[in-house]
Amino acid sequence: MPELPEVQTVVNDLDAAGLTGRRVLAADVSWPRTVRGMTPEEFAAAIAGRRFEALGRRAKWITADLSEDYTLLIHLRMSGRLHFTAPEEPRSKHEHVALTLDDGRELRFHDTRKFGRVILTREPREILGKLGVEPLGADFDLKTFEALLAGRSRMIKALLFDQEIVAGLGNIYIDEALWEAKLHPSRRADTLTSAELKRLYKAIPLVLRRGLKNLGTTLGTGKTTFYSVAGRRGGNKEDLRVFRRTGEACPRCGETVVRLVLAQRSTHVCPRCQAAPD
DNA sequence: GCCCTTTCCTGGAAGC
DNA sequence: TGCTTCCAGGAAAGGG
Repeated sequence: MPELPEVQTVVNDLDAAGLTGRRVLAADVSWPRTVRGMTPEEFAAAIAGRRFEALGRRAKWITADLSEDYTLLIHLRMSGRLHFTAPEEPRSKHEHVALTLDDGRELRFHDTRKFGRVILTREPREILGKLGVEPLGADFDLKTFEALLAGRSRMIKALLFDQEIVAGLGNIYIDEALWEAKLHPSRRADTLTSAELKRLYKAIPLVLRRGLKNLGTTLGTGKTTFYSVAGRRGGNKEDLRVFRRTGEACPRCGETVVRLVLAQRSTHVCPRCQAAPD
């Protein structure tokens, strides 16, 4: 499941592969819902001739500034992947968008579960403008973080999922950050003490930077796990403390890690380090 | 306004 | 072993 570290890894890899500066000659869309907001024909007509000018990331969106004020926004959601191929390479049934580039390669969007989105727009702020603070950005300070959570009665795990509050977190890094901060995920945000908020504020960038350094988290070997460009696996799985470690010993205290379901998501906690609320 | 549920999809695990 | 059922997951839409 690509979250902030995985998406940033893909952006870095696309850049290293020389996507910036390339021009799109043609596009083919085989699953229309992927290019939300346009028909496949409109998408192909609008992107043809556009040049990739800059690559970036906002929350879990890959952002590509194109020529003539277009922006290409790519969200990998659960299972999206990007890779370069030769045009004659047969198209897999999960490759829903193919961009023919002016250097003889194709950039293909592969998405087993079809939740991903490839959006071409001249108004990226309609999508990116409502996103919350970047947890690795300069704007993420303790006062901002406290203000974002102040007066919220929802459980902290559900709030951290909300992309309009802190942008880029998902199930893996939320569980890891809450473990680092020794907070139970079902704690209501407005019950956190200032010391607890400070621990969480420090834990979020810590686990994201660790994930980024390891080039993301790849779980298992299936068609739905994370792979970066050129099929490279991320190495962060070995560095996870509790996520998908049900039944194993907590690396801090030795208690057995348990799995529960909160906010409709599997959740992993150390019952000793992360005391449940009453 | 806030919060919870449902929907979108398919592969793969679990159950029989 | 082989078939069927169910679950995972992010975000947006819908409902209370």
